[in-house]
Amino acid sequence: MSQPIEKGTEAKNIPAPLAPAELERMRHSAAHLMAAAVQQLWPTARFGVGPAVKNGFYYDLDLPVQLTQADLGKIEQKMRELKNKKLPYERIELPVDEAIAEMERRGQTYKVELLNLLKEKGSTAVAKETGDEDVIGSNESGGVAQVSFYKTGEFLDLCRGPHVESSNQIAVFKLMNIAGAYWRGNEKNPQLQRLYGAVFSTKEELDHYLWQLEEARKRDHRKLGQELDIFTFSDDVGQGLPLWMPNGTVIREELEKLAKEEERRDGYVRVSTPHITKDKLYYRSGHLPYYREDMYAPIEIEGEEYFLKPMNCPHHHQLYLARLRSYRDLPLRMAEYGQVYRYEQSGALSGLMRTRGFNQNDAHLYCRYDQAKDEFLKVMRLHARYYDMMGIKEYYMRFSKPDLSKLDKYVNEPEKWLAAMEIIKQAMDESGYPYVEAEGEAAFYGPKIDFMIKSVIGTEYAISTNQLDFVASERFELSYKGEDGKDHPVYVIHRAPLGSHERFVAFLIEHYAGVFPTWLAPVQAVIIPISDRHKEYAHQVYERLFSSEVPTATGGIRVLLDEARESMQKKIRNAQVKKIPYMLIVGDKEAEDGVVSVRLRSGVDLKAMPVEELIDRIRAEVKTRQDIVVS
RNA sequence: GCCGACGUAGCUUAGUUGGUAGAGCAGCCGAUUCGUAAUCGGCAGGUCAUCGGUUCGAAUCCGAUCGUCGGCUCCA
Repeated sequence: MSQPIEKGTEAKNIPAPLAPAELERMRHSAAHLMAAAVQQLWPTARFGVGPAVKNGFYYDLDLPVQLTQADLGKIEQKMRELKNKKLPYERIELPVDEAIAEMERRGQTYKVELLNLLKEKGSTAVAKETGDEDVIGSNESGGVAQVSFYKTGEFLDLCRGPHVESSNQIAVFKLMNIAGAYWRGNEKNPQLQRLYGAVFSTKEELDHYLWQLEEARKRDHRKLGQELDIFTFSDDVGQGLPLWMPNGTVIREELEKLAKEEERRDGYVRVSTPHITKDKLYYRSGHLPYYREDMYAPIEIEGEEYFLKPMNCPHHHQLYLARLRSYRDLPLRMAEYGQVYRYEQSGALSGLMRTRGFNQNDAHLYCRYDQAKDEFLKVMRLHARYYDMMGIKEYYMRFSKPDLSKLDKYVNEPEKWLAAMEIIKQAMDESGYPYVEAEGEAAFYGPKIDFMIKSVIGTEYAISTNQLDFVASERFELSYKGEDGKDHPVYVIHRAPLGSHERFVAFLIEHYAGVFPTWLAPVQAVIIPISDRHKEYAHQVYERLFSSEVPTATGGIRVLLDEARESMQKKIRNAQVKKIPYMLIVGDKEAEDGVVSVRLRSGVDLKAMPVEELIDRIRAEVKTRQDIVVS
């Protein structure tokens, strides 16, 4: 049975879960070491917070200068100097008022602010704030009287600790990058310079981490997406609005075919809805007041306002309402790969990972209350089927709960929240999949789970979201006639296991490093005639492959014939660069024997093979969506 | 949206302290007809993101706009 493994965490800043406590202590101490170095270089520096994070630490700084890459080297050098002095990390406890006076004397206004919070509230935590490690433990609701500091050389920092004893215990570090960050995570506050550093206990680990970063760069879907002609953007079309090239469109179609097959098996029906809708619908759904700023401005037609749809749910609800529903109709599962538009902040956009227009693997399940747990569980199992198929070995669920003290942000119905959360919890426990819990992350209308998945190089992504919605049934009067002849409300489950095409394809590109399994490969086979005299035979081979019965989304094997006047070696190279699964060499020997010589992109030579055998092989890979592994 | 960096042919990029652009790959043409990751030669392609300013002169300096990237914030 699974247990929550972490609470209230944000994916990006999770302290490395497997790191021993000493490593985290070392990272935190490295943050102080860096701050000490910065203080020596810029004595007027003011300090924000500087916690340990995954792979290292950061420190938020208010400096008189804008740091450049060159400054990182300078700071790093100073850090080494200080490290080698074997500075002790000295713990000092002070009454809070004395602490405030001391920090005021040093001009550390941010620390003073934190101390005042500690004095008044006993905590510096702000809602959803992460990485604030300078909190002194206090379970009382009131303020704290005593706070602790750590002194490293001349640098004195408000800090709970713990720390290493001496600076030379900080093993290997490297300053990574500079970024902007708002003080206390609030965009109304001043922006500080955040310096990230990596810290590991051995050089090998640091090197491995740097290698991982390098590998991630190589796999970046924006780079591969361009090299493999999967998608593009156009300034003239607009920010965040991807254009899918033919290769990318193939991948979308294969994913959509997969979704249709799996959803059919799970009893879904398919629907289609329009891209624009009157404002009225979104007032009714309750989205407009919450999300108006995140929607494209309305189009006015004949005195009415039409919005580009930011989600499909209200439309599906209209379909639900189009006729009277009986308990016999439930669960009703409506699926649609729905195109939606959201006006995301420009700075949030990132390749296909974050776009303003995207196509969701959406569905809404309408069910009786007593069916909700099983339906939710079934959705979880569907996720797992997809992940197994794609070789995604590591995944867990993030259970997003509301912050019930903030009912302006969430629908104010505490009992319903609790009931819905209980259903999800039961389903999670029954599923056996691991999960974490996150407070204050729920949708405004209900709790949700996100599946967090890890690509083969360990990059973590939140791809899909599943929500249990108890609000829609009231807002839209979604009900059914029960056996008792009375109307009953339904639960609505929102789910999108494959997320959006945009984000999922971005994930797959990085996960596979562009080496797509045969069923997803935009081009599955290329025929390479050795010289002009083999073209006729090559055409025969092409015809047989092209017209073979293979159940791809595009209606047959995706095969090309490379007739360019290039050397065979060059054509092989071109196919390798494009990561095409099968290279079929045809020359004199093949033409004579009526076979093809098969080279895999792995470099493996399968030698000569009858064309029919090759077709059977590709058919098997497409049908099972698993590549046949050759060692 | 905010802070910072960046923006040279389809792609990757060179271009000293300002003196109106060079290359590789891709493309096209020609020769080569090749046995498992690049045959050779030629041609063409850039209003240096856009607009404005400073200057005798701007890819180089300044400003605005658009876009990209690293973060922050956000993510129904």
